[in-house]
Amino acid sequence: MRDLVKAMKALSDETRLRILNLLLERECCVCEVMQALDISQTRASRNLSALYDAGFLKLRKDGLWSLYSIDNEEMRPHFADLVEAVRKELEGNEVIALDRKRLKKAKRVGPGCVRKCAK
Amino acid sequence: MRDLVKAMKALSDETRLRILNLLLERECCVCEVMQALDISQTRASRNLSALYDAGFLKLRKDGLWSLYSIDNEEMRPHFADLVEAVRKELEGNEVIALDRKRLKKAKRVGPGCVRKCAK
DNA sequence: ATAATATAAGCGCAAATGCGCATATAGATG
DNA sequence: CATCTATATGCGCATTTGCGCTTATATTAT
Repeated sequence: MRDLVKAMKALSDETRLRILNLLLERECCVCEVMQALDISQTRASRNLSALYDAGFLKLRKDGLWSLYSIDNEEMRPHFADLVEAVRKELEGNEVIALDRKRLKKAKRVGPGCVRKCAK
Repeated sequence: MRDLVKAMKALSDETRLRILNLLLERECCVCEVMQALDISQTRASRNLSALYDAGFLKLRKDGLWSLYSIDNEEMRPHFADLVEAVRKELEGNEVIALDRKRLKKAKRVGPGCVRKCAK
């Protein structure tokens, strides 16, 4: 029960639903999530961690990069059902579509670059 | 999106998941929920309202009683998928089983009786 | 080793949430 | 009408949540 509540909490936030949407498209590193959603590094990292802790994601390290993706292999079956319901419900949403669009242009360069460009 | 977040929030609380479980069994009034979960009137009423506002429940009035039940007819299809996933995930849980057991003994008498009995 | 870089984590604060207490409301009953 | 009775709601408070700012950690490059 505790796990289910945690899972539902993880899914009850717009930022995290948008992140989940990106990961339904493909594996992403933190900086790609930042770029696609146009949010801060802290925010991207924290919310990815929340989804990870809840059991929806798996993590793979590649050098400096943390690559998150949906953990289809290890995820509890009913959690996968939740993800699927969310995916269907978000279909056609304009914010979600824009996020995916920006993900296509996102590059695996970290927040450092973003910081510099802003200056 | 806003509606989905609201729905997920409604499902991300133990009390509300327990209430949902009762309603999967049958229609209940507020006082039956109080008895089955052994919680206060305020808590039962508030959490039922939250599930109602999120679009999971329907409300029928019968005299003094507010009878809540799962709104299978009007509920958005993907919300029903969420409910189904929750139901499956809670299967076999001991708290949930106990709640159902106590629901069987619950009677449609209001909080007034409970208050008196406690004295 | 030093520097650069991607990510995680501590701290603090503003906002949201959960709920008890008291009270309001609305329907039932005498 | 007055009075119960079941439920809803305003208020206040303790707890939780989200996130920005800063700093720590870990890996790579020079």
